[in-house]
Amino acid sequence: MRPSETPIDIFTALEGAVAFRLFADKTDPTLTVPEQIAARIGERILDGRMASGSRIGEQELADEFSVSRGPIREALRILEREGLVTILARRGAIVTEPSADELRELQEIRAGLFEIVVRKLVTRSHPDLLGLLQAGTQRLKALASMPDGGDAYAETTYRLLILCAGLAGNQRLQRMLTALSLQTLRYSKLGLASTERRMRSASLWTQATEALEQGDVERMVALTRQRIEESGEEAIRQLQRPDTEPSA
Amino acid sequence: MRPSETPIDIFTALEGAVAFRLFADKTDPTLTVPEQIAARIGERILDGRMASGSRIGEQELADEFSVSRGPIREALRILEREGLVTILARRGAIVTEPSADELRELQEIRAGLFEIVVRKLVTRSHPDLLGLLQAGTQRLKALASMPDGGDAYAETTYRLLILCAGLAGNQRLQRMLTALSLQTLRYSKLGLASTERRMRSASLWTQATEALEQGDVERMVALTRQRIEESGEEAIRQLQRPDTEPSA
DNA sequence: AAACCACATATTGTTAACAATATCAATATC
DNA sequence: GATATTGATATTGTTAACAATATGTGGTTT
Repeated sequence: MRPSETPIDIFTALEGAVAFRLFADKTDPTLTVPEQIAARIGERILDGRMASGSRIGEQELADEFSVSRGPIREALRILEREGLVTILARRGAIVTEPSADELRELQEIRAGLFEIVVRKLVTRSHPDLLGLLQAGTQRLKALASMPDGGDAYAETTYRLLILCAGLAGNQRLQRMLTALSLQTLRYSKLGLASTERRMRSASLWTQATEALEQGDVERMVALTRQRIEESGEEAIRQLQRPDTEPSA
Repeated sequence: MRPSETPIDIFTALEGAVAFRLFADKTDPTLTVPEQIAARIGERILDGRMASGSRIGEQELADEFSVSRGPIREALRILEREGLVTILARRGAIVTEPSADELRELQEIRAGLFEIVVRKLVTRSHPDLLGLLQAGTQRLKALASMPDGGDAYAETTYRLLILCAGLAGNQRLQRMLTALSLQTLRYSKLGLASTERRMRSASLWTQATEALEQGDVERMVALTRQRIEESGEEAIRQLQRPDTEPSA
């Protein structure tokens, strides 16, 4: 949540469960009560315990977390800002369930924002960048061939993306990409469910890393864009198959 | 606020005072009470009645709007999401006052997002687009030469930008650009305070429109990016002159 | 004089009751 | 049989009091 305040090892940050916010400690005492509650609800949404489109009652959550409805409302507002929850006036909150069109919109923006990141990365050439990308792609390659590695693979690409965004040195850009990627994460897991798609994705990551080593900005931009577009379209295809539900 | 629900004439939308949200009706009964209050507070921030960095007391606003602190807190959360207000945990809300670095971050993102818009506009070629740009640039040219036309000019570029974003057909992108541009509006007024800068800006708008007519995407992208960068840097220069304050 | 501490004050955070609104089932109407 | 209407129920929206926290002032110590 406060990436600049708590220095972390970006390489070890590639591992572990995906939190509501990357690097966020749910029990961090500096977090307010609504923030902690939002983090815990957010993780249920991300790991599928709360299904897309399901209704969220304020009283129910208030009882569970042993607080009154006030802090729950604030937590829901936080989650709304992150895009994980949709609040309808006087009709309560539901777990956000973007349509295929909305997912396309999200991917379009994500691709555009990450292009800014890539161009900045090449210009700034942070000393950790190449090492991070090499460690990341290596890990991705390992996860690509594992059966049922879809979730872990998608989460690693998410982390890798955010960590790269951090090295680009625009905090607001990183926050925006984090929020947008969090919204697409549940769906990109679908798009990366097959070994073939993961191999393809890992190949594009590897090629992009090579392009960076060669200082070929345009190639890296193009490869990155293609990767995001391909996985997005595949996720949407999977989503539109009526028997498949984004459960995890 | 809900651009798709209320069809409006995009050409007449170029005029009028800048609202907290473009096209938002403060008295719209479908808006919740906190939304209406947020709109009214937001306009005070935009027109300078509430100065950057000034503290916002909950009780004071509650008394003024004749509601309790609950709805005020919700309104402040809405404004925080829009970026006009910064909420510090247990320390209240202040009118956001981005640093020069943060303004640069904002401009960088705005330029990147508007590049997506421009590329989509060229691909989609909406029938109203050219007319809108021609009407807009004509109006900008008129405002450029007027003395003290800085505020009106900046507001018109803001409107023109948002209207273009609307024609690009990505609602989320339009919302994001609206929020980001709202945050930079107070400062871009500074950067467009001189007739020279306005003439330069209007010239770049005109050239970009011509590039569109000729179907020269890359040229339009480059001109747009340059315009945003130039006015952003000028705003930051003005901001850093210690005697100047962003009051309007 | 500068730094520190205690205390009074003001402000934000939380709670529980109340009000307004939406939801849903049963009934009536076309 | 499909659509409207009514009323009971559940849920969200709002309020005012209370609790916890921050802020500022005066005095004390070094």
